[in-house]
Amino acid sequence: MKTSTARRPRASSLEKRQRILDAAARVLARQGYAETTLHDVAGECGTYAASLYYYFPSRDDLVKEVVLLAVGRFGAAMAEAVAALPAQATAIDRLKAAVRAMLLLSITKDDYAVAYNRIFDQLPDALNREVEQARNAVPIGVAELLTAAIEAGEIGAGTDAKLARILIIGTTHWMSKWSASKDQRSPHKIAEQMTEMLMRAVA
Amino acid sequence: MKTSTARRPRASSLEKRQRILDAAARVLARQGYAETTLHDVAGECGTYAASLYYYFPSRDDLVKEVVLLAVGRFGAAMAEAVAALPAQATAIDRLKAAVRAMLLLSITKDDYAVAYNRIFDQLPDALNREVEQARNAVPIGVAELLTAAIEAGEIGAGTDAKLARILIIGTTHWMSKWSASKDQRSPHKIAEQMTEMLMRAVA
DNA sequence: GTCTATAGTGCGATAGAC
DNA sequence: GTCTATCGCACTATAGAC
Repeated sequence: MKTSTARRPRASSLEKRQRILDAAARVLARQGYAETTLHDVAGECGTYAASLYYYFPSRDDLVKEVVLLAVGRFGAAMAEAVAALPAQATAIDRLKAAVRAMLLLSITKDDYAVAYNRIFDQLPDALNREVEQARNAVPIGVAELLTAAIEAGEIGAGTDAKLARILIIGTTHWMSKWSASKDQRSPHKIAEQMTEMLMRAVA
Repeated sequence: MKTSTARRPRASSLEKRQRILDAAARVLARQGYAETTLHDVAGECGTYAASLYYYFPSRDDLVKEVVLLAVGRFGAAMAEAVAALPAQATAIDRLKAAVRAMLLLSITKDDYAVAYNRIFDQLPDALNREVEQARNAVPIGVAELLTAAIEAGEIGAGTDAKLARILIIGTTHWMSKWSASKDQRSPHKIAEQMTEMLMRAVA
């Protein structure tokens, strides 16, 4: 097998595939799952609905990939934020960093994050099960960080981990529905302030 | 005009209309907006899709009424909770009572509340605008209670009303996605605990 | 790889008998 | 008021020319 054809492994094809995914994330974030047609997505990236089938076997496969990428982004953002902490960081420091990172994704209105927050509970069951798996595979999650902080005694045992998680995740999801563009504060400042409130709630 | 025909003003017809609404709320809560067909709703209350058109002019009119009823329930629950307070209640007491009432609706998995929380951001624009109006017409809202508490100096001026509202509403919405049935605590106990956390966050 | 045409399908909505 | 039959439409998906 000659390598010359593989030297630049269909780079433009992969690029176009990525452009389709980006367009889909944008349209899904804007219109939701039900109201998003392949025609809309195609229009968003200057091609035709039928052409999408060259890159994705079905509409739901395209949607699935957008959602999985979103889960990956959330996971990566949290993992990076936690990894960037000094070694002596406390369990609460770690939780806080992860929460701030999650919030920031939603506040900056990352298309994948907003799309995920909007459509994740509208997906057909089959698709949802796959997403669930991906979410469980995330390297580090709010649930673990919370229980770690509780076990370390840094959070009062009176705080219920399940409820605290609902508080944090619910706020993150809701955040992406709110238009931060009307606010004069920077996304970082908003994320910081909200993180402070959340930590006060669970402390 | 004779009153005999109006004595019992098509009671059974109104009852059936209500049964349809209840069925729609149940199916919408379970399946979301996109996945809910008139066939499903009809099946849920033992009739036929076409028969629904005798009671509602269109699918979206049926959905709209479910959503408006949900908004009304949230509003009424909050208003009642606040009205039940003694006259000397503080602004924070009032906020707390309203929040607890909202949470309780979501935790008990009231079909209308769950349906609303699940579908409100999937609705066609036209429908959403009507819902927005209804939400603004609610007698008492979290936003007002929050600003009242801040103006009364009962909540530190450092707390941002907008962010606090996102925290509270987001948590309420998310709560209804969580299955409280797996929890041994009573809904009241859960609502109380979550309210405490929320108040700690904004305090 | 792209684009046109069209097959296939599911659902909202209506007609009309009863 | 109910139920059957069906229309019309929008959208997913495929066929096939280029």
